[in-house]
Amino acid sequence: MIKNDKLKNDINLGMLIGQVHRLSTKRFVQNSHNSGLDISMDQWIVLGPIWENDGVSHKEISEYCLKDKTSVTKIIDTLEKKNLVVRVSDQLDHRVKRVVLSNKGKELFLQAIPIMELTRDQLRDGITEQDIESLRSVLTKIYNNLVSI
Amino acid sequence: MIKNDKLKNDINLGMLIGQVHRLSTKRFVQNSHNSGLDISMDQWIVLGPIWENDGVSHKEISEYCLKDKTSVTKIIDTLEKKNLVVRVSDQLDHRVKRVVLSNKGKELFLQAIPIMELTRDQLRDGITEQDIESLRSVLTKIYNNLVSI
DNA sequence: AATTATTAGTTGAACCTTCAACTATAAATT
DNA sequence: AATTTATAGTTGAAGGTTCAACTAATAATT
Repeated sequence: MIKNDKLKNDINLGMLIGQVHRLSTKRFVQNSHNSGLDISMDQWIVLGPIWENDGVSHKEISEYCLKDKTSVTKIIDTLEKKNLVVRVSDQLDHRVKRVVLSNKGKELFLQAIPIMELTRDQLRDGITEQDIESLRSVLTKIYNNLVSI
Repeated sequence: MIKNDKLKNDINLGMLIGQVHRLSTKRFVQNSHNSGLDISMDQWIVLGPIWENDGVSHKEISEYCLKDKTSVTKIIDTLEKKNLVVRVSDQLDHRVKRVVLSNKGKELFLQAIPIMELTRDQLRDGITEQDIESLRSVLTKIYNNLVSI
């Protein structure tokens, strides 16, 4: 009944993006689990900027990870519950919370790096670097269309 | 501290896919809301195959939408709660639930089509058809890498 | 025919996302 | 200095996702 084939293609493209997103995170979690690690994709993503810049604020994490502040709050809640990070109030600006890695957090991050690399290789199997760059380029264009307004 | 630039790029690519996915669904919901419609991206996606093939089963919806059966169950729960669809047990195979659109559901779907088209145009602004086809092609390759196993 | 295995769908728990409303603090205005 | 405005982060509710465990019904084996 959908006469508009373009519309159908759009639906499919949207579903494809969603499915690739879901399957990638699922694969990462499965690979982690197979190596005895307990970490989700989003926890890994949020740990990244903390690893690179210990004491980074929620706002900075939010900008770096392209995640909503509420999501960041809740992911850090879980990370803190798992004793991987600690929140510390900024001395000068008491609104700001700085997030610091625990030793357990550092250890987990190091162990997760090869899992990430494995997952990347599985995703990219048989796909050229040009394809990846093209993917990044088009996604960036769409991203820019979406963030401006 | 991440010496491996490739790793960092992968993280960013993953975050980009996630963010494009989140922003697209968000934009669709905003556009719907601005037109007085109450429908989420996932509800729209699930309504699609029901619209095209009234009485489609959960399993078929699941395959078409590339969604987990649990997700389908819960999205149809909400659709049913909103009186947009009705579940009917299959006469021959009593395990199968067939999903049928209500008049309200048909009406909503028709009203949502232009919203989808608007959202598509916003996403694709300034992006060539070649770019979109290239995006679809690379995503399909990644998808195939992820489903096989 | 009786047992076993498979399939379709559901449930509950844990996590992530968005929204709207909220607290607390800092910055800007008057 | 006092009021207003803006910023950083939190909370609660509703929806979506995954997993594992479950029910109910069909299909396959013995």
